Amino acid sequence: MTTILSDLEPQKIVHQPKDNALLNVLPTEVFERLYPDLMLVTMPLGKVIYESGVELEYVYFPVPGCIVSMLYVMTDGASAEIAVVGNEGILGIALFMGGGTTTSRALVQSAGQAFRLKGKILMEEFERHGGLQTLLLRYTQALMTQMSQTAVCNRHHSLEQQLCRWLLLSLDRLSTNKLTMTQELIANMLGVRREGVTEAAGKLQARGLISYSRGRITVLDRPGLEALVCECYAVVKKEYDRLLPAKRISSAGACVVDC
Amino acid sequence: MTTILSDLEPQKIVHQPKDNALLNVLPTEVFERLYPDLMLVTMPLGKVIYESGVELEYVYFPVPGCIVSMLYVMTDGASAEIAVVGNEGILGIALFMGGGTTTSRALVQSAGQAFRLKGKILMEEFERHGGLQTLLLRYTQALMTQMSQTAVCNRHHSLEQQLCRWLLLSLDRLSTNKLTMTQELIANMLGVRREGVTEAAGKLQARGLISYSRGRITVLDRPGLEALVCECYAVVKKEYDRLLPAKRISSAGACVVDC
DNA sequence: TTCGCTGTGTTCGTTATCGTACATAGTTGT
DNA sequence: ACAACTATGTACGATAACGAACACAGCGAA
Repeated sequence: MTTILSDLEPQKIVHQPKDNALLNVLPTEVFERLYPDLMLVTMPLGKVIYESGVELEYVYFPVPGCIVSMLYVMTDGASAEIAVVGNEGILGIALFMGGGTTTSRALVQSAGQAFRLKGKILMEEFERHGGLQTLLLRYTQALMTQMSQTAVCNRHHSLEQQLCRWLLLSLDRLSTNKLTMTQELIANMLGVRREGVTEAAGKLQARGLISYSRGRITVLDRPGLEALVCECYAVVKKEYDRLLPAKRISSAGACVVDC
Repeated sequence: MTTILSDLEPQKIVHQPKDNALLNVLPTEVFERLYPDLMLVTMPLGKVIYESGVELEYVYFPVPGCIVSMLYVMTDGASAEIAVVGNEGILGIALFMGGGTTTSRALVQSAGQAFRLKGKILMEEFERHGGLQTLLLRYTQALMTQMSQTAVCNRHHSLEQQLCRWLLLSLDRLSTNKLTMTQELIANMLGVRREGVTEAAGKLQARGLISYSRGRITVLDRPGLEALVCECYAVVKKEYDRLLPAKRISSAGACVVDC
């Protein structure tokens, strides 16, 4: 396995596959089959991992610090984030779901690293219908919950609450409390104006919940954010915890039925 | 197989399993295994098919005319539609995805009928890893596209455009151009005020695209609606067509890889 | 040091939608 | 025919977010 360190990664930590939650809970036997084909790659900020309608060649298992947004870009150029994927998940579910492509773009929102795997290798393992399949389908259901709740949140909640949700979702996928992220970028993700983000972020800063300057956001008071955020955050978080237990899950297919 | 006719169904058509698009494209061999356990049931308007967090016992394959909304209900009672399921799909994907429950409620939005199947029977077939699994996973991906696009639409498009999208999605799942649906109900689905729907529907009626009175909506000019609707409708429709071809798909697992 | 770029702050008029309140018109049951 | 109810219509101020324009501030490069 080749290890490539990113210039953008300040701490120069050499990540292990187990840093990705899905790889971590795979049955040992499955993990060992995939291990030789896992390759650590850098994920620079702004890189398009896959584009709407383009066939996927690889899947990616991000490690903490790397966050990838799935966003839909409209014909007029406006965009909206559908879901976010970090070290709790995998990029490229369209592969095993059967479509091969999605209508959304995957864009690196926070630079970091990910373990890359050839789609073909993943599919071979998926088709053994063991622990990997069970796990990936459960992950996909969690992702669907995130998408649903994004729709609900877009409909009903204020920009300020959505920003809180977005910050908390990001924080959960990082190893620090500092985000490297301009307001412009956040606005693109949330599908709102940059000025709107400035105003909402200003309010959060005034309350002492965050501090930021020129693309560097530090979360100072996470409980404070959690007090302000809408229920959408907790709904999604709870569903991830339910569907993807931190401990290893059974590789028996029967688990699908009785869980 | 027992046939129960709904009092609400005006035409008294006896539906066949093949009226559901998924059942229709199953490999013959698979279909014949499921056939004895399919039961036609009525789906009255307003019935809750499954509730957030409650374990599913059955899955349902609606036939044309029956439409079920998946909606999220917030703690304050406000709601928003996540996706809609008709004769193109199946209700109860949480069963085979492994979660067993979802965070949304499934509510009959247009009365009709559906073929009901015990979850256990579906799972036995799913775990044969043949045509049914391939098909259901592809359907799930299409459903995810619908959810995503709902999020995008909620973010960026006007109520009038969303109403057009909603009408077209409904129309696609009906066998007529008449919907039985009050503006109040539509408002709950779209997560907006009833007055807003009145206004938007009034505009559509003024343009001669629809006519309505007291819960009966007739679409007079479908191309007119399609000219007015945002891109979200077409994106979803195209993805359903791509993922779920009308003709029977291969039962070979390999299809998952090369499609 | 100075320039120029990028990121943030601010303002102002506009618009869509909201919340509330109430009016009117079909429809149903007696 | 009448009452009661349900569905739709309308109006009005409030509000959140928009679009556009511009000011300013930090920071790196020449």
